[in-house]
Amino acid sequence: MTTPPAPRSLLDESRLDGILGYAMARASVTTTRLFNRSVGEPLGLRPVEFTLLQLIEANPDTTQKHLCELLRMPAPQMTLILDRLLERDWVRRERDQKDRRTLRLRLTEEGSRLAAQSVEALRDGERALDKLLSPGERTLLRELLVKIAG
Amino acid sequence: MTTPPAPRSLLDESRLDGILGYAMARASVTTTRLFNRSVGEPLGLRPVEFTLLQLIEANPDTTQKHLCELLRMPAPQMTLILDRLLERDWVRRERDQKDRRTLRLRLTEEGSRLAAQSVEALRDGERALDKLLSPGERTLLRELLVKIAG
DNA sequence: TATTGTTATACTCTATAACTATA
DNA sequence: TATAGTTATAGAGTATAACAATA
Repeated sequence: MTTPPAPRSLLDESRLDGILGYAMARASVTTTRLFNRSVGEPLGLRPVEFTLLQLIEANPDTTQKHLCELLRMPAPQMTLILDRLLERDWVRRERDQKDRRTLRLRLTEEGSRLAAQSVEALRDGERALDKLLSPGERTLLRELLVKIAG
Repeated sequence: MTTPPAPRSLLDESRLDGILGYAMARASVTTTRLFNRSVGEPLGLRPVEFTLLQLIEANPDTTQKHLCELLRMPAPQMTLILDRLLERDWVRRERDQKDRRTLRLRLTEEGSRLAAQSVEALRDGERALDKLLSPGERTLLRELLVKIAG
């Protein structure tokens, strides 16, 4: 005798059981909320701004094109987001001297500090997931997500 | 002697390695693209419209409030989405006779057909993931996502 | 001609406040 | 006074076309 799984809500979601995109969308509500509480609201950063700070910090002199490709983001959007980061003096854009079409990106000192502070805050915030996942489950989840990421 | 993992891109993402929200965001690019190709573009459905069709089909006479709670969506957004589904004659809204504040939702016959057709199309579309995940991995991934979904 | 990036624009998504009607 | 839902509105996210500068 097996008992049916306890429903997570009053509504029957079983038609969507096999749909991975639905499970992803439901789960990302949780990770988005954790981001907003630990980084978004206290530090005034949006998810994509946070991500760009980390990527530019780890990849000094990268170009907007490379970032667009990695994040699958259209170039005009990247321009606008970087405009905001420049305005707040967290990022510098400099022309490449050999190919004057490309712009190379670096964090300012303040941007660098914010990158470190925000990633630390998010690591702290995501510790709330320890109540839901064991360390092994969390590692496994990350590995499975990496497998399906483009 | 171990070899370092092959980079997925030319950019170093290691600062974001421990961040589950980042892995979620990257992976959802893939599932979103699969949705758009198999359901969004051919059937003219947005993700949330697809989801509502499935949930209303499985839960006839449910209310907007219940759907908002499950999907953690503000009520005004639900109103607008349902307006579009009503306009296309896929959903009916009827006043509850006992509590005339609440509206009870049902699919029309055409809505019901579309719900079945679209969920089948998405199951087909998500078979592309079989190249990236084994059946066991896929089941595991879904279970781990359900654990962190609010 | 092709590439990097910008400007302009439009459409969708999300969140909030103020409102109507029922209870 | 509280609840279900709507209207109005604004801000953020996303996509595309047309453009400028450089190669």
